[in-house]
Amino acid sequence: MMTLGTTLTRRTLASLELFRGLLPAAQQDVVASARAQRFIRNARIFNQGDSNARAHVLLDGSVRISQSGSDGAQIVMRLIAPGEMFGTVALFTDHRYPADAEAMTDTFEVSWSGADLLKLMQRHPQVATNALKIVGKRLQEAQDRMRELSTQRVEQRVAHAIVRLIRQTGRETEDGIAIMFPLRRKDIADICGTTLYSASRILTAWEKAGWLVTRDQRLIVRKPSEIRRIGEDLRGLRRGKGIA
Amino acid sequence: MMTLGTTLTRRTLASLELFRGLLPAAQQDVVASARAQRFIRNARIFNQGDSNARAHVLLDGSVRISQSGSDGAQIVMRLIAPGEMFGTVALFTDHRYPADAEAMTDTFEVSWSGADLLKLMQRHPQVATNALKIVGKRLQEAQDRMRELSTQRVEQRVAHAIVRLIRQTGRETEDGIAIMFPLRRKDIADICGTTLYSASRILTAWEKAGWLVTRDQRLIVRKPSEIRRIGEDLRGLRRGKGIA
DNA sequence: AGTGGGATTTGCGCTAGAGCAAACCACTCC
DNA sequence: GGAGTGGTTTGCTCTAGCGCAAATCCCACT
Repeated sequence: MMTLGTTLTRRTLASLELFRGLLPAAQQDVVASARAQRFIRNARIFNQGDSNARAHVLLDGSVRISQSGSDGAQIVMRLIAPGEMFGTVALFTDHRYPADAEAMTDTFEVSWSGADLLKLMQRHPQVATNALKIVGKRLQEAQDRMRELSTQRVEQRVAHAIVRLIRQTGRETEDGIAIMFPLRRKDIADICGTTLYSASRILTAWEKAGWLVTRDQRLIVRKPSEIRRIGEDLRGLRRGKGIA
Repeated sequence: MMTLGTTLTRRTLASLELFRGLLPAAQQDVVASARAQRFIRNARIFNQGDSNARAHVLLDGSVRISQSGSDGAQIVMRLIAPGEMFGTVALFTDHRYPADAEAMTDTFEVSWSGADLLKLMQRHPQVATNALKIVGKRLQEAQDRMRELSTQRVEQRVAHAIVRLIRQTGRETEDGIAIMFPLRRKDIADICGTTLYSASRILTAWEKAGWLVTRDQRLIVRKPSEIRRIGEDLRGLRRGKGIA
């Protein structure tokens, strides 16, 4: 536990999606009940099945939310960028986290207990509607991914995943749009429901085509338009090549 | 438009997941801003992309929520049973429905405008937390299905879909648990992200094994335990048959 | 420079399951 | 009865992509 005064000011608070549009008094209220924590790279923030779920907001770093089945098969539900909330779904059901959260880099987060967040929402309805907006958006995204998983082929799914990551954290640099998460091939695979091998094959093909590069575990997209095209098109680079 | 007095009493209202736990005054408030509507079988309640989304609650019948891509590939996001809310996700984003809603049988529903629901939530925070609970549960379910889609094979997914439908609307009868939605093979296929052909093959195999029957488009499960086993097991009836 | 461990690439064989075509079945409407 | 319609079953072919194994690369550490 550390003092929040210096790190979570009311000003930074207002920039978090969950607490947007709050009056100063409410902001004070929110800060008062928060708890801050640091995690180093690769540390678990919480585990699938843990009870007493809290509401988390990431202030710095990046977090991977993943589920893994009994057979070891893993799937990445979502990557969390600074400012986003995570782990909140459980608060309204059985208070057990439905997934693992792991720090992909050194991270800094704040969290609220379920009871505190509930009280906050009762006192400040704006927090509740913010939360609804966020969860609703995530549900839509999940549904989009479900549709992709059941109708599209691997290549298109990888393309869509990249487009989505760009939208989430894309940053313009001199040689392309950089995705700020450190991504291993396995991460990509687990995001779009395929294997390490397929993901590797596809990404190296795209690297050879000059559409992107991986530098220091970051993906840098040089030809976003090509990637986007693959996502929409029926056939991609590896096969066909001509629309026929 | 019809009068609600006779159909949507404050009493039935309290049984709807969205309006659980409200005080009488609040209930009055809710009923006042509702609009009721009937739809016949196969009619569209709303279409993907329609704006001015409303919040819907189904009172009677069953509704299929589905998305279809430009290529015609369709996927069923969810089937709605009486008492459940639907179409609400859009209310907190761009007010456009992200999916189609179609009446699978003759239906009767009530709905609220986005603005009205927002006002209700401001006045009665309970409505907002109810909504969060519901959307949260749906998100969890969507995530489960995503994991299934990316890690499990078709047979297991079909089994899980049936288990889920039983949980949602299963009704004990003398010769098994009946699922109350009228389900064509295509529906099953679109629910678990496979083709009509595969779904048909699997279901007839199970029928031949005596695990279930289809009568009048309703699925009646006679051996739920077997179905559940398939969902967990690695190999099913059609292949192997021995655990080896 | 040497060594060990994680990540990545790539060749290859194999199968789950998509997808087409054709038959079949149950109903309804002339 | 016959034709039409919508759903279902089933045989057959073909391929996307899984999954193993082996090679390679890239570090960090000694």
